[in-house]
Amino acid sequence: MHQSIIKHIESLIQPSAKDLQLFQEVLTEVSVSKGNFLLKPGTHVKHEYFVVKGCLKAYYIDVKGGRHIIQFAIENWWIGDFDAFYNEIASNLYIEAIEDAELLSLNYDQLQKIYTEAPIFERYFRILVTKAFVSQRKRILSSQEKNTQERYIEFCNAYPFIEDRVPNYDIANYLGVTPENLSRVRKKLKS
Amino acid sequence: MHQSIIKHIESLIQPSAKDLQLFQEVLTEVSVSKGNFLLKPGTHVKHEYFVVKGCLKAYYIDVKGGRHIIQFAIENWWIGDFDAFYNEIASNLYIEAIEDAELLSLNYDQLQKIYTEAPIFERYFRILVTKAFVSQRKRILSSQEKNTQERYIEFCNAYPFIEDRVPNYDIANYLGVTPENLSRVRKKLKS
DNA sequence: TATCTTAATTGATCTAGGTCAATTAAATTG
DNA sequence: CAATTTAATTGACCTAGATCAATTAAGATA
Repeated sequence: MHQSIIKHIESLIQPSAKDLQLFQEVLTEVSVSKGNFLLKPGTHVKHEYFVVKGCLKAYYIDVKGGRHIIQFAIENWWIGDFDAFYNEIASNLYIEAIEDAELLSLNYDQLQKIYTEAPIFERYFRILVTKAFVSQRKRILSSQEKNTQERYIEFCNAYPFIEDRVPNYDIANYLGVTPENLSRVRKKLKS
Repeated sequence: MHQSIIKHIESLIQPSAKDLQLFQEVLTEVSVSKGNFLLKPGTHVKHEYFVVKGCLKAYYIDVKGGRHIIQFAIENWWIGDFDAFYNEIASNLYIEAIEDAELLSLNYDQLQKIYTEAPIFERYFRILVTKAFVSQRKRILSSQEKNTQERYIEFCNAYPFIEDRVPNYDIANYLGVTPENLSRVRKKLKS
């Protein structure tokens, strides 16, 4: 049924057929078309989403009105708001489709049920979060030790698949620089 | 025996007496005195450490020779190198005691055994990593949306207990600014 | 395919924070 | 407790990247 997520799960843990069955039963199919939102701040709907097809971005607006992209996601990535999800609080994120997207959604209560009935999924999500944690740390260090040009090159190498599915101003935002500055960097790289 | 870690565990999960017993059996007591190292790059010793007493910092040296503090830790915090730990690779971190410290160490193989015999600890570490993930994200966003002064105030509010146990140049380093700049910010705040 | 809208580029400034160098103040240590 | 080492402060500059303002290019829409 959901071949891509099964493959993803099996790449990290060894679930039994029954485990997989249970997990699949709680997944719901969701579609969002380009420019539309999967999540907006204030909603108490607490889901995590697995991307079957398409491209999305998660961002939030700070008190000064600045927009900050936290994550991009394409096929076989999870996207959501960990903070809101695990602490059962209202989200403060926007999740917007950059391309028409098909997703599988998993809600908090269903996941708790899964943890009880198929505890191996506790491991699956621990591994996922650990990976996310490590890559997020790389992002912090990168912004401390590298200039814009180095960070842009690093981004393109790390996410070549994302780089040409996402507008430049979103990449600039993700890197924490202005679109003008990124444009100059790209020009210099081309010459 | 290790009252502080039991309290910490019980604040996040509900283990049985037997679970706790198993967990305690694999812990080892370690001491490091001020200025000495718990971990240095290249070592394959893969441990995570729980701080019973003292204050430590984890940092690494980048290719350009720059030092970057990743984490401070005081009583009842875990410190270590998640990346090396979970991926069973050599660490690239230094963990140095800022004050004489007493710790409990947990090694990778022992933890795998615990996960099998007392699977509730899978949840304990998932929750720990999730919390670390969320606070790390705050650090990224903070550095994008706030200037040095705002970040320093935020740091002092978030970690008042750490603020006066750690030298200023370490706080500056953690915030990703120069000690000179932090000094000026502190002067302005006093006036 | 012409029109409108949104994104990318380019130029001319401006500024937060960095760098370098000197001075003062705390810690350590013999 | 004097001598030495290490940390914090201050001053005088200097750059990477921000901001503001056009201009050009590329999609979207009708």
